[in-house]
Amino acid sequence: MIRVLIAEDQGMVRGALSTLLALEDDIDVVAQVGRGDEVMSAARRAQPDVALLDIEMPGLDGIAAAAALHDALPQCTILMLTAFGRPGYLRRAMDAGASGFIVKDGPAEELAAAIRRAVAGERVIDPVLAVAALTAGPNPLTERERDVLGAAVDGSTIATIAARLFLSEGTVRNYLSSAIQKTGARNRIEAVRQAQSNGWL
Amino acid sequence: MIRVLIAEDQGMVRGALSTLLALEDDIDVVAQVGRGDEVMSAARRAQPDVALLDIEMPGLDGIAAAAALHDALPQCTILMLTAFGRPGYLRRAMDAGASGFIVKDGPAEELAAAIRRAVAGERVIDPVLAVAALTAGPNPLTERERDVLGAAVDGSTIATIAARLFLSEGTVRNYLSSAIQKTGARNRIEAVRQAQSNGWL
DNA sequence: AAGTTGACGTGACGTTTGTCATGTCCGCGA
DNA sequence: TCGCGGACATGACAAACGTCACGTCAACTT
Repeated sequence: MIRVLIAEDQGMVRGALSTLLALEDDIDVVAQVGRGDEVMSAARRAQPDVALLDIEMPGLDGIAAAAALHDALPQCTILMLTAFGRPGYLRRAMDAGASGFIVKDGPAEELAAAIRRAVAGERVIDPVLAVAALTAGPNPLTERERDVLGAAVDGSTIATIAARLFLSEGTVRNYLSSAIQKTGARNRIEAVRQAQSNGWL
Repeated sequence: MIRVLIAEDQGMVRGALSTLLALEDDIDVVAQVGRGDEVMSAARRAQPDVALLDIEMPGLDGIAAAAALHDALPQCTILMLTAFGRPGYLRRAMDAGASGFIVKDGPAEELAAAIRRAVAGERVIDPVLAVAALTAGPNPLTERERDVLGAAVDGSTIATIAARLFLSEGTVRNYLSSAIQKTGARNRIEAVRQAQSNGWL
């Protein structure tokens, strides 16, 4: 019996996935959570063999939850299941200790199969996503550029960003400018969209 | 037996929802599609009693699909099931002929119940969303303001937008400005985010 | 020891935005 | 027929933005 924990914020999807998995003879859904910051306590209680983690979650994102989980319960296999196959997500998830990365776009039957392959020690990665991650290359943005870009997503003005990050306006302008250059964008808005769709954040 | 059509682009979610519904004794999933523009032909073939439509779909969005469906098969009850409860979506969905509007955040058991209530002739709307739609009020943007804002979502410059819409740059600036005013935003980026999160687009 | 790289900063420059006043044209209800 | 509101336009102006040249400093190579 494979003991599975499901972390997914949309209740209807979470419930549907868990009944789907519960129909499998060799799979037992032992825990369900709807927030990233509930993963750890639930995992400690339920002792799952596999943790199925969504990335977009309130509280704590799935990648951070994966890192914490891998640290505290290394014997627990981690499988990321997410809506968007951002190349950057894949790399960060693997760095966080995930054994697999599958996207919600695929057929439903693939889910149980992926879980079985993951517990068997295999690394299961969507092939389309794998080549995308390789062709896109690593994250070109420095930490500060990510900080500044991340603070610009909500449409804040440079002065606001500078105040929030305790930087001078000139420095913020420079980081924004170099981020725009690196992403090949023509302004901050395009740069933010590029960075988000690649999973650099 | 309630005959149900499911339209949802993420294959894993679609499959999970359909097995979830297939477990109900009185529900029969007679069609599944992953694109908005496949809804019509599938509905004509399967003759469902209820169409469960996601809004975010490739090809044709769920609201447009609902309108077409309501026009061609008026006896088919339409239920919107979507990730984001934008107040504007709700209004447009009801205008398009939907009988219900539920969000994926809710518990999974609610889905079958909503379908039964919808076929019984009831209008089923998430109560939280209903008050949100009422407090938010109707879409304050004029058609042109929506056009211009919609052309600005990808970070295009004013000159680009003007060229795309065959307007002068000054006009585009004016519409953008009034849209910013109406949304209470401080620049176009905030205005776009406001408009999107309200479902005005 | 010299060179490179990245974090951080300044000042200046031209361009793009957002706002405002003002105007024309058209359609529609009183 | 008058007035009103919406679409569309222009010109002007201040603020914000994106770029560039230039600089310091610490860390890490070679």
